[in-house]
Amino acid sequence: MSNSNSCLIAKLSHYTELDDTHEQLLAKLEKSERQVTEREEIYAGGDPMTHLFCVKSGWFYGYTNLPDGGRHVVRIYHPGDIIGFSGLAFRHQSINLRSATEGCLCPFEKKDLHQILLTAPTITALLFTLAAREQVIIIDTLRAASRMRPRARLAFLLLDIACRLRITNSTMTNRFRLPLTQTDIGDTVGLTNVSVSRTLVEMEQQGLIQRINGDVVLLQEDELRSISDFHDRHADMDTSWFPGTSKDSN
Amino acid sequence: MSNSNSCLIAKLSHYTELDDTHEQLLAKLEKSERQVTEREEIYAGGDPMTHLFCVKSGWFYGYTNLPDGGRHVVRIYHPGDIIGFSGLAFRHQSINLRSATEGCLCPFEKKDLHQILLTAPTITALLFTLAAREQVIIIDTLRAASRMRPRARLAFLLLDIACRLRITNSTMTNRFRLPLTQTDIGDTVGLTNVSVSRTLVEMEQQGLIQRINGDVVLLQEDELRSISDFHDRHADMDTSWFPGTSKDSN
DNA sequence: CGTATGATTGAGCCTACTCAACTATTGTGG
DNA sequence: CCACAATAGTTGAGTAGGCTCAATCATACG
Repeated sequence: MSNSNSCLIAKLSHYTELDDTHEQLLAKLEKSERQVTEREEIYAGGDPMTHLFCVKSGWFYGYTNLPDGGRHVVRIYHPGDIIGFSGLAFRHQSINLRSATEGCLCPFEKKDLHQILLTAPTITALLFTLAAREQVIIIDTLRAASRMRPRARLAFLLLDIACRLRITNSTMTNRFRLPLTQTDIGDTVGLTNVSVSRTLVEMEQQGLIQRINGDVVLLQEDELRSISDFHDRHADMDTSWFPGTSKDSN
Repeated sequence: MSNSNSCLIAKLSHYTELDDTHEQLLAKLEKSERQVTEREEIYAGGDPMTHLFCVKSGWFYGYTNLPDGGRHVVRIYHPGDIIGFSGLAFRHQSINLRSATEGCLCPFEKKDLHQILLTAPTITALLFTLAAREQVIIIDTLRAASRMRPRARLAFLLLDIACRLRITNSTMTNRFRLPLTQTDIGDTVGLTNVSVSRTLVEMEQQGLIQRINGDVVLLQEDELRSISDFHDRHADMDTSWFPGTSKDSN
């Protein structure tokens, strides 16, 4: 396997064998790049939905505006993620996309998936699977964000981010940078910035977490999992039904 | 096109041309049937995830139990829906499935998708698209259920159900049967049965809806759309990027 | 040093929840 | 056919948790 610097190939090869043909198909998805600055609006709901994006670097988030003026952050994206699966079905964007930090996106057209669907059923199945997993994670997130206590909501969010970062960075332990404002966090878990602040202070006093500069340290990860009923959806992946050869990996 | 009695074929042919080969592939997914009674538990979270289901008749819903003893209804399923896309990624179920009414399910194995992925890219793209749309609808639902007022939540739910029923029943107007208890409804939109009752009474007094026996009538659909910021995700489907021939239909 | 952004803390309020009683409806067995 | 039980829906009273509004503190940057 050519050890390219592609996040996408790196991420997908976690799950299934990729031969050279596969890698060439995937490399096409990353052929163009777009640099973005901190807090840049990439697209808005209602814009034509022509491209998907592969995240090369930086943090991004998808959000919608609420009728009452509020904001609802649906999903946070990290390097290696594909942005826009959910938009595949429509001609127009259903959410807005914004960068949280500076970073780099690789846009590719919907039609670039043609070739993959036609010639690479294994990758197709894998993309399908990743989309399915994303859906479950979104359900989990919104379950936490809509029906649990503030502490549990924040615990869930922190665990989710930590698990996600660990996929592409296996050296990561329990400390990571969190480049989101408390307002961003609140819009993600359905709280005001005020409640986020109060709750984080409280969690820190209880020794559940620690904050150092912009970093977060998860001190009692088991306890955090317990209070938020967190399931790591990256641990139970099933690739056994794929056509062709496949790894049975996490 | 053979006018079979398959809900699945009926639903999918709304979106793209299906030739005989396609229909045969799809018919395989409905070859076995399982009758279920009212309020029957079909599977539970943690069960092995071996089958998907196609809904032939009846109402079903997917739900999870919350740590505090509550219940969270994630998705309501109607005839023609495929249940379990989100489970494709895992070896075990992540949610529970229960029938709301008596009905009939057609279980098929994950591996039955093999043949489709290998030989029918158009159907693959279509399934992908439907999964993507489901994801957007779930996001919409949970956005409403977590961040809006009770009236807006219920307005959203009623509109969502009405739009969904209209897909397979084009004769339906603004009146439909709602075979869910107020507790079920509350667990779907994040309210207690008490709040559901109060809010429905209020909406009825304001002339927004009417209830006759177990039926609901949407009297001021525009107003309901307005207060819940409802978007009909069935109206903007994009099949233009599919490989092969395709209709550009709703 | 001054400004802007973000985080923290306090006070009061309001909405949806809890608890509880009561009514309506449905189904079942004597 | 009626009486009873079980389930579902309605209504009232009181509570509490997270929101709003507002002031203050912290940090970064020009």
